[in-house]
Amino acid sequence: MPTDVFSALANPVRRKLLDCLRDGPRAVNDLAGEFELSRPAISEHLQVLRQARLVREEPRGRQRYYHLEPDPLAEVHQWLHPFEHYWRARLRALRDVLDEENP
Amino acid sequence: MPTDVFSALANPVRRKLLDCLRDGPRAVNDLAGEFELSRPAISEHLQVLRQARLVREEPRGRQRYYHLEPDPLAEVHQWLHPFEHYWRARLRALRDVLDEENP
DNA sequence: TCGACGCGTCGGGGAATGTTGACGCGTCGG
DNA sequence: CCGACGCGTCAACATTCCCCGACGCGTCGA
Repeated sequence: MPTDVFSALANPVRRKLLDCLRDGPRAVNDLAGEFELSRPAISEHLQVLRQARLVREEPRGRQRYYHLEPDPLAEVHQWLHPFEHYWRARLRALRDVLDEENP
Repeated sequence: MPTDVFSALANPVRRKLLDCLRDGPRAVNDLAGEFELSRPAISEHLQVLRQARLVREEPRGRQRYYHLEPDPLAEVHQWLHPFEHYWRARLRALRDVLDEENP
């Protein structure tokens, strides 16, 4: 039942939802206002994020505030780490070439 | 036509393919041996990775060697960065609690 | 030259995903 | 107490994804 983090991040709407939640918890209708999508669509995207434990819900009266819960992102970072050295070397090489052409 | 990096990473087979290519280029049949999947399936996963510019192909006789091309992973790292500080703070807090209980 | 090999791609079937309108439930304000 | 509001969930449909067997093309070895 718990969705894996990588699949949760595969959708641009869900990534933007996480971005929106970085500045603090927000309610569903509020979040839906940021997209050209129906509220049910947003609600179901939030459910996917909840299954991936990337957000937590806090009922507040008749609205439901969603909080960012970024811990599972560490798994992505961990998977990414062995590759990091590799692409950094390539970017450094590119920078060196640019430096050489524009001293 | 170019697939975005996040979607390419959403599939565990494709992530494992990238892991396999970390130690150097490999041919398709060789890679397929690591999975319980038909060769066409692997071939199509490699096509997705190619569209995301995460691998490059080098024909060598009748085989085709695939090379890791990790640059686009920087985009993932970049997206992840604003969240990093957040989850690090939480992990630090967890460590502090553990330190306190086991001095 | 000819069969075997390595590979990409196509067609098809089954599963999963994305989106919406409709409905129902709990909550707030009057 | 009752209508309006915020929300989750369901049925339904379209789209996309995942996988395989089959086919075709280029390449190598005999």
